[in-house]
Amino acid sequence: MGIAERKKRHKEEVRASILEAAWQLVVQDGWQALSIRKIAEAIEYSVPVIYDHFANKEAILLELTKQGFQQLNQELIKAKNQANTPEKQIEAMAYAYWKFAFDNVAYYQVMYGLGIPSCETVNQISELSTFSDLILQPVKELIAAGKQPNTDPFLKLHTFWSMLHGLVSINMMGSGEDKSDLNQLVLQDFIRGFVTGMKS
Amino acid sequence: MGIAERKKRHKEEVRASILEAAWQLVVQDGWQALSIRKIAEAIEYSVPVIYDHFANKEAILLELTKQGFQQLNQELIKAKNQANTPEKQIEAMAYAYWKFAFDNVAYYQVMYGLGIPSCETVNQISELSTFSDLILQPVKELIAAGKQPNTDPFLKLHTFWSMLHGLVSINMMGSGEDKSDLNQLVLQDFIRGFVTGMKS
DNA sequence: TTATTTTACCTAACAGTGTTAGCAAAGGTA
DNA sequence: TACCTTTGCTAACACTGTTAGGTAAAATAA
Repeated sequence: MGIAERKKRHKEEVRASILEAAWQLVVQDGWQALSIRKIAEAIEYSVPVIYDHFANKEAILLELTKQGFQQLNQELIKAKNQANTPEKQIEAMAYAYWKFAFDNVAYYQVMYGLGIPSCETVNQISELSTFSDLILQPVKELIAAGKQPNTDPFLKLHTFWSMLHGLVSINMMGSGEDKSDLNQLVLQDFIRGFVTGMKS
Repeated sequence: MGIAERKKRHKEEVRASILEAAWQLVVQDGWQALSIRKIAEAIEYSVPVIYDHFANKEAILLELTKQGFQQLNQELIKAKNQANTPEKQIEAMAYAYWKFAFDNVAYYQVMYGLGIPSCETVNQISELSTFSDLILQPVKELIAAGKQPNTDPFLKLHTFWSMLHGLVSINMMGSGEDKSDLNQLVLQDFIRGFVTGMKS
């Protein structure tokens, strides 16, 4: 029964093409300009076909969010593997996070901003646990080697992520002037403070 | 010619009622549910009247953003006045910022999130300079009294604001479970690190 | 091969959105 | 009273997300 498989394959192709078209539209004109009809036109199908693959528009954006976290995770893993001490790993990952955000502004805005990842949906992103684990590991090592081994690693993970996201999102919106020099300094400042805060 | 003044006064009343209705709708149903027609219905005027007072919907949200920053600034001033050392001022302002964000989630989301304050619009918010000055002053004092008096206060302001916003926005979206205990700790952790990072 | 059922897909519509053109009536001026 | 300006309305345009209902093609069964 190769027919059923062929159909399944075709269905997945259409699904993938929806996501690809959606992503292209987001990159070109921003996520605000994304519409079901534009996607339909791009994939050369009628509008209701899209609803055979996704419950609604939000589900498409949620999928893009997942893809974004997958790619971010890959970048973080790459950065982590290029360093050998936990503090250098954390530093490299912070830079990688920053670089990902500004290399993929559209992704980053879909992943956070825009109010779409509401309270319920954000917990559906399983990629978040991978993301957490990636940072948690060197944090734990650093705590264990430091002078306060009872520090809660989750607290530090939370701090790390929050501050990094704050850094990125503040600088992403205020980019009227180019203060990338200042931003680099802020990032350095943060990393130094974060790492030394766990050692001493 | 009291007639012209009466008209002007009336026009301002209508303008204010638009903002009030818009704000009420945002609080009730979230900013995504805000629509020009709903505002028109609430103020008991027809739709085009709104466009006599605001160029477009974005202008209304921008005005709400300004209001939000005004209110935030007030809270920060209040908190600052209740402390007498620069480090206690910074601490109090951080808590006030946090409290404002979660007491006025709708405001905070309009002010940041949602992609509407885009690169161009955010620079139009004059209230941001007041906000900056409020934090800049104790930061400068702290730097002057510390061991590294050459530290750039703008860098520290940037760090302060970024991290605080990151803390808030991460915790605002992930509020599936109630981890307010953890959040309080993260906030404390951040403030301690920030202040001691400037003294030593 | 023919009849039947399933699936794939489309057209058209509903209810809503931001925005604006054009008109009627009321208010103020001469 | 006649004129003009302002004020506010109705109605429309061009979109949006979403779905009901129908048609033709494809797969299955007789």
